[in-house]
Amino acid sequence: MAALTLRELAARLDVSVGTVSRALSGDAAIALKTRERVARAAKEFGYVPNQAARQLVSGRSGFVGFVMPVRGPNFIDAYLGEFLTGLGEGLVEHGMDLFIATVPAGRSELSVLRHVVESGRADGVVVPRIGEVDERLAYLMERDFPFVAHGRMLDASASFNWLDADSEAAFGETFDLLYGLGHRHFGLVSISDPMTFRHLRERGLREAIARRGDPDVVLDIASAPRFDRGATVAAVNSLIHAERRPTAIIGLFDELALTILEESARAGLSVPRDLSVVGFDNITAAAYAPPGLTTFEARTRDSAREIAGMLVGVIEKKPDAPVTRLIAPKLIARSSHGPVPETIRRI
Amino acid sequence: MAALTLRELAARLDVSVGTVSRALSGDAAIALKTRERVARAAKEFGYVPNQAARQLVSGRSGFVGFVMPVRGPNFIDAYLGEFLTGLGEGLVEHGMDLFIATVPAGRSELSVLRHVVESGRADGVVVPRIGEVDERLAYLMERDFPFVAHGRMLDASASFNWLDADSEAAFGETFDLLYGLGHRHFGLVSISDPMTFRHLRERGLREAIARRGDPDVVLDIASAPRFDRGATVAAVNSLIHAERRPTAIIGLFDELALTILEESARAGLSVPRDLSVVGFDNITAAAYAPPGLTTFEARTRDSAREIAGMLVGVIEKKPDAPVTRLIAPKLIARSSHGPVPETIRRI
DNA sequence: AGCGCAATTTAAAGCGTTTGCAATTTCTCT
DNA sequence: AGAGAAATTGCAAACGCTTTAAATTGCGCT
Repeated sequence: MAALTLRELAARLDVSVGTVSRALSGDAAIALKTRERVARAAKEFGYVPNQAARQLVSGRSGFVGFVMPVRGPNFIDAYLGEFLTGLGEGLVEHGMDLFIATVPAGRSELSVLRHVVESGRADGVVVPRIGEVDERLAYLMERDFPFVAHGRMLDASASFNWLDADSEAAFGETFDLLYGLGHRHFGLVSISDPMTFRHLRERGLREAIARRGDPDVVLDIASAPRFDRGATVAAVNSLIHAERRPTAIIGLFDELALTILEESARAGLSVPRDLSVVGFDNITAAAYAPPGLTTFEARTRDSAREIAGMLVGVIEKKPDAPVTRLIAPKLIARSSHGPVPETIRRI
Repeated sequence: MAALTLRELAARLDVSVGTVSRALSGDAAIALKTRERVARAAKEFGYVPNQAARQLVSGRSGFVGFVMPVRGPNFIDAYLGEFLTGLGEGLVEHGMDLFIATVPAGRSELSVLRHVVESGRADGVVVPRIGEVDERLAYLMERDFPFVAHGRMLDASASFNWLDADSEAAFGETFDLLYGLGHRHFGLVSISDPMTFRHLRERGLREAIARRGDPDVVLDIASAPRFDRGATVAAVNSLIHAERRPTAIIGLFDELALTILEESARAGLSVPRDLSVVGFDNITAAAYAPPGLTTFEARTRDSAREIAGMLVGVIEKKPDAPVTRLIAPKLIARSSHGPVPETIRRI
């Protein structure tokens, strides 16, 4: 811990502490010659300012906070790695670092968030996965603490900074794509949790259907609690084994779509000959699961990088109008979708 | 930012700052009655200590540092999400948080690590993915800064704290499994980078072969730079299209094994009928890639949680003997391995 | 009532920076 | 050369907390 302090560095240079501090911050009040001399010495002796001290006086920590929920023991969160990578990437461009607080078992995410904010260890926070109404956002807004949300609340009038994938548009695009291939009977495997993206995606689908104005179009929705594998499988099978099976089933996100693929295979259905399947997110497994899942790239990593930039802006400038951004997902057309089956078409 | 300070809280209670500080830390020198009164007030007014100030005097930050390398734009790091989840999980049990510093383009991982350490923002660091000789570890050891490595260096005599998967044993197990199924001609798709795990896994395989003492056993190795997709595909194909093709090809890790599966399919080979394939890591896609990749679960998340505990121990007790731990990977037998092909057996 | 000792509490010194203001040095100009 | 201004640099006060050492209080006893 023999970290070099400013005082020591100043002693070696035979100038005052204040001068060194100013010199290092590039203050023009310090003669250029001195600044250079100080900079050289700092580099030579490997001086790194103590952040705690700096933070104490400046009130800024240089950290952006992120509260990480603990998932079930076997749950692998593909989103997390990608999101954090992007976040780190974006933050480092602005000289900031990332601070991750994990939610211990039995404590609420909000209480941890509150601690992060209140302890002064973060200058702003990123809030992922927004619920339809979200107490975390309510708290942050009331506290007037800088944050950017990845996702929106249901109440579109709530005014805060967010970035979100335009999944509404993507689901409309999915419908149009499949409709163009002759599909009229659609299935959707959804979740029963109150997440805004569920709402938006379902709406995107419904509105695209309405826009088309074709009375023959049918949409069956089966939902299950988000992380409940058994219920998800049951929901998928309720569609697959329905008396009249949809010719195209859409997964609200890839994990669901992959389950559709698995259960279809188990039921002896060939995708896309008998059934078209489309997902959303483009997780790694989507490329490997036969026959290759058609899905949308949500660009999580890019989004996170962008969020980092937005947040830094919010922290520094405190704009009064909220900053918001919609990211257009990109269709990744693989082989799980195709024309409506002949047999059906003939009916 | 109207965060309540200790001074203000003390004023309200009409006691001195020192008393409140002691009371909150549960110092027995403070009368129980006072301690309770202070605790109640702290809770009531929502007092949260300023960590920067606390850190400045205590010298401890409550953070464990992690340096995150930036990967290529499309590289999804399955390891990262899992590792960070486990790390966070383990740290929160000890009341510590995680601090992630990203390596900006053009800067070395070491320089960022040095910054993390020197700036006093971390009480210890976790170092993943150890190279055969690793300058990061050299620096930390010289600096005598608390750390735990996930992985080992080649030089087994280097003495530091580490946790690693016993992939050497796992690769021996793979050999025994396949040998038992009649395979004699093995292929290994490896990397050309100087990572210790490469060395260990190759050695595990070689030693298992030697242990068996069967002169008929042949091992062909094809290597490519780690993140070079094109070279990897070429390496895989050099084995698949060899004059005498191995009957079992092992991937140094799952991404490589999945490439073996893909290229085999492209070459019209049926796995496991014509070729057995085994990987290592059990990434998500391994379960989805047909016919289901046989692999080993490296238990990254558990490992990370354990590492967190080890590191906290090191930070608090500064043991003089290094703490080390080997985690036994667990075979996940799926459908990509099977008995040696009949045609071959007849030769 | 007064003394000694234990039980509490307080005062004050940092921890390593930043920064407003004062002090000093160096110029510029007459 | 000397005055005044401009350019530099130094001093010292925070920032909010922990902790050592000293001060105060309260109690049991004689």
